[in-house]
Amino acid sequence: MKNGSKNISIKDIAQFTGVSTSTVSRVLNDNGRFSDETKRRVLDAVEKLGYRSNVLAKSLRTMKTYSVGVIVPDITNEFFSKLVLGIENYCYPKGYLVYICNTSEDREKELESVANMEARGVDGLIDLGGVAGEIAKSFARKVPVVYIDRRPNMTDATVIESDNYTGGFIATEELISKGCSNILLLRDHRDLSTMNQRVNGYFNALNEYDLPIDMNNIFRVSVSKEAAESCVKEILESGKDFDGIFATSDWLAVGALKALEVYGKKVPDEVKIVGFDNIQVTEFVNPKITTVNQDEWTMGKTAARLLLDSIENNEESHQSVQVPVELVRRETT
Amino acid sequence: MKNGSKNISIKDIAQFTGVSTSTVSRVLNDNGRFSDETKRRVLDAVEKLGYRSNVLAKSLRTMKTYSVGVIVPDITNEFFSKLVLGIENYCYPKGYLVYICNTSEDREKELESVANMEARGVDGLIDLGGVAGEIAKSFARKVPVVYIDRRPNMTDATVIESDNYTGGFIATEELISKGCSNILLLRDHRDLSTMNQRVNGYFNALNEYDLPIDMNNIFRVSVSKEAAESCVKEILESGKDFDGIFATSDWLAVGALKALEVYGKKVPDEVKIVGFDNIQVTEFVNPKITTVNQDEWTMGKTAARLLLDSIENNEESHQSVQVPVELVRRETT
DNA sequence: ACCAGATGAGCAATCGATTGCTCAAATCCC
DNA sequence: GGGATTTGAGCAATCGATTGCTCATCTGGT
Repeated sequence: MKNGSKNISIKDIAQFTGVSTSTVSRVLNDNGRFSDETKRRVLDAVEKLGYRSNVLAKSLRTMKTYSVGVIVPDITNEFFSKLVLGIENYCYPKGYLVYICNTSEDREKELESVANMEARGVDGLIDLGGVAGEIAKSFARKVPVVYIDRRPNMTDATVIESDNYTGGFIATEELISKGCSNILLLRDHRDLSTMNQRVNGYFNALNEYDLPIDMNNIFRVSVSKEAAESCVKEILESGKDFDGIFATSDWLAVGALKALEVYGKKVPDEVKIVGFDNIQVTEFVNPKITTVNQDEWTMGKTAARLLLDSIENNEESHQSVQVPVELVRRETT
Repeated sequence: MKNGSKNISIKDIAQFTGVSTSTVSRVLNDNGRFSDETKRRVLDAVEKLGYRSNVLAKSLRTMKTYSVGVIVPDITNEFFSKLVLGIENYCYPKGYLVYICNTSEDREKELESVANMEARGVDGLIDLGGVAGEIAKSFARKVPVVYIDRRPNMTDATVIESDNYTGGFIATEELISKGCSNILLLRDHRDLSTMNQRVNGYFNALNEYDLPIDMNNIFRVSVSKEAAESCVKEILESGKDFDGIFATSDWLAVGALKALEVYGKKVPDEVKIVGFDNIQVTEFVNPKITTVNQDEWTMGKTAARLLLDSIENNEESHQSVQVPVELVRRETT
């Protein structure tokens, strides 16, 4: 607040209009009794003096800040940035502003950020891909929380996630329908709820189509194309037989594709691949990757909607919403 | 604020300790005089009662919120999300939290967001790629503003931008050094400062290497690979002769590449291309695109540093910082 | 003309923390 | 020992808005 000129407060409006601050406040909030004449004069003064309500003062009094905090592991990850967009797009028109904390998957910072935002009086929190959703446990939290993407290990939480199970199912089904009978699965090495759900879909699809389930077909790697590439290279060198790969994340698919290319395996002729996420590069690699699209924008919007509902109705619903996914057929199947 | 249990305030600490709120406040801020004994007892009480300062109240009194607002056209654009990361990474450790408003290039929302954030008492604002930097003009703004990427049309502003001139120069130089003598330039149709600077670099490189400048070699399109693709197709159909393209944005390069592929022009043998931005897909198209890397993270950090300096020293410096760029050689040159 | 109820508006407390000012007690200096 | 200075701590105003309560005036019904 530079610009020496003191801000205009309701006191100024009151003085200018010749009424009390209470009346000004009541007119401004259309709450309480006042004559049309008074109203007009107050609003005139507001206009004339260029009054803008001091949100801080209002918040202090009402204990409501019209702001929500978003904890995001990595804002530069397009998955998360689309979620953030969805959240912001829902919150802004409703008068809520969005705080961002980027935690870089750092548990310390995650918890600290939550404390920080709570101290600032956010009305609610949205946790994207929280490492373990420990937020609720470690803190005597005072505000509603909605989790996106990763289910915290607790029962009573509001969670928005993709329909990962169906995603895993249709991905596998696509491979099967294109003739694959020996399908490898590449997954994150961590035991994330999302991954587990996708893997379940994979199992059930195999089952449904009378294909054997072989735990040796499941490979856990860290999520990076390099890890996937070297993993698939090893598999190729081992002489293991396979004709399809379900990569539970597109980066894994990209790495797998690279390995296959290096070893001269034709995609999709000899090996077919389905990824997950529908990240941008899937459309630019050659061949373009068939994948399962997640509707992050809708997920973000939904999370925000549930959070604001919970804030405004002051109730804890603890729903669990699954946002539909969609198979995007491209050139690897 | 659900959870009926009233929050602990300094008043509670005061009561518990048997001192006044003033003393508590002074101990907490290590500001003023008090005995070691008092200090110990106050801190004990703070610990025991689990007191957390109410940031709202503090802000109301001190007129400082330790928050900054960021206006971003499109958070899902990797260029912007990296800037945001840089900003957050600098602000967080300094105790500042970051508000995000996504404007979708909508001027209305841009101005409204600024007003909104100012009303919430942000200590400063960072405007990313502001459509025209009208913020300063239209509002009697009260807080310092730093612009990133696009120079507002006013002289006294703090601006962080890439060294676009040098970028344009080295991009063109790369093409020339690889034997091109007839270099097309694809640029955004709008008159953005960034584009103009890159074009100037292009001109000067041509000049430096004694190549003619031909205004007919400059093509203005809207920034999308589709627009670039159809533009380059038209050029190819017209029979125009050229052996190099400097695309002032990678998406334009991607589109150009596509058009050349469709028309059977070999890249880099017959035509060489250099893009700008170093977006992710440049590494995944075939051939991989040579481009000019912008260091968004540094730009974001720098912007945040300048903003916080300006906030804390309560001075307006109005610097203009150019962040170095770097040529990334890949397969299109 | 009188009383009940409706209407318009102000007083003052409150949200939680900060800070200028005051004042008593402790310490110091000569 | 007496005046000057330092030290420790509290009072009360303030930041800007909200809101329960009070009160005077007005309206209407009989």
